[in-house]
Amino acid sequence: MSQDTAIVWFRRDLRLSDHPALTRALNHEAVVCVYIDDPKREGEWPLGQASRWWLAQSLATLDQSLQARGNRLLVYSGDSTSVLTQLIEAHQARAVYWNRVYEPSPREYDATLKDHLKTKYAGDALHVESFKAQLLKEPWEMLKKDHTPYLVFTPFWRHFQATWTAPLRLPAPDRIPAAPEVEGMVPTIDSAQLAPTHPWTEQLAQVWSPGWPHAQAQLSAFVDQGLSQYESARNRPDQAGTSSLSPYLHFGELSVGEVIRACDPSGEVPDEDNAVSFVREIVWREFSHYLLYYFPHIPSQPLKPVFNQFPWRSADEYAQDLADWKKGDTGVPMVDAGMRQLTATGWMHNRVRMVVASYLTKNLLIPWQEGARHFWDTLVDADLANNTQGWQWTAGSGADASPYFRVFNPTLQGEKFDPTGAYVRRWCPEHADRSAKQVHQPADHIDLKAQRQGALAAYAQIKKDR
DNA sequence: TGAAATGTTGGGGCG
DNA sequence: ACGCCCCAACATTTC
Repeated sequence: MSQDTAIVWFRRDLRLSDHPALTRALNHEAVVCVYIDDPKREGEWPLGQASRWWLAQSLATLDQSLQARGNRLLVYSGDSTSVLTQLIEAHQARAVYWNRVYEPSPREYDATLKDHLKTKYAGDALHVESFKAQLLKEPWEMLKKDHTPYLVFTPFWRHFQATWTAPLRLPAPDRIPAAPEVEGMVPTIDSAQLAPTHPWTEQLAQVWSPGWPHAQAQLSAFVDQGLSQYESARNRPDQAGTSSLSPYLHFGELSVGEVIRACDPSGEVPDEDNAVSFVREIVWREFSHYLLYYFPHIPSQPLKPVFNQFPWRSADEYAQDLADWKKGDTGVPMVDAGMRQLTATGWMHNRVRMVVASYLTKNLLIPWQEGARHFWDTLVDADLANNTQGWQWTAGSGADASPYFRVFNPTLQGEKFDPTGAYVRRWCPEHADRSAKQVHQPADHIDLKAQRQGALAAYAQIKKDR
């Protein structure tokens, strides 16, 4: 008689704690753990270079953790449906479990796959079930009284505060019984083969330690050392005031439930100011995923249709400015520092993300989609929902977006949030000798005032069309 | 999770 | 002593 085997399909939940699909699978006699590299499932948004580097490291770490528990991670490359079907057949599996994702393309794929499996293995032959693990609240649990989705953050946040309590954290299992190896189902690739070939990703290893155990360590370090000053330090790119959890959250090396619970072990929404301020940021992440769920076109199209009429410059016209922006060679210190931090580390402080995004879209009049695509390829925390939300917010085209006339002045932003100039000097050696008073002044050929007037004039055009 | 323009107030210099 | 002006400093409005 064959063993009662369950398959756990890992996707963006590369952890062993607080993992509903894995926990459910442990009710079976044996567990097959699988990851499938399948760019087609990602549609228009296959992983960028930095994400790919992170993923390769993280999968290798997950495999080690599984091996320490008597199991292993099988990594395949190819069509998800056919890999899973072959595994089901080979193991005569009784169940397939996975944790849900909310991006349009994989979500559509998963729905089709689920139907396909339920049809193919009708009756009780195969149990297929997906779980909530990526978000604190399902999008369909967070509707207004009229049953339409929220478009403004503050009411969404109030609803969240009023209705959320943390479920208990699911512990990481000590042992995960393996199924016997099956002929002909050899993993097609080693996780290392997922790593990108771009040489610049090599330096990422000097800054980041991907993987579930490091995620746990980073969370503890932040809660112990960073959280109590979060509110005052979080806007300071010259200090280590942020949590640095975003890449771990993207790949699910941490569950967001674990994060919020670590801030307040009672499981309630915290009431201490710094913790509230941090949890609010976590709920912004929630809101971003929520918006993408209800408005799947927003990675490429503005949420507010009037922005389709916006008079962006043409690609020919802005090509050089875009290249300079990517390189961190605009002549605006705060912008250049941010873009170079991005290239060097695969990450940029959020305050600076807003500054460089405002500069690209408003001062340079380059479409926000160009910036979003570049971030997608270079950020280790590249996340379709968060990235889309961030860019549309800055451009003024998104939900609850910054009003169109809100043009950041990179000099003033620098003086406010990098008062000594330490951040600029760190990333821009050419400014090393400039005083705190001078360090944020742009190069002579840049006229911030005129650029601002240009942005206001451009926005005025679509305002009159409304 | 803005910046700049414009308005108001109040202290000090000075005739 | 008083009114006038100047201009920071702060508040409000506008983009």
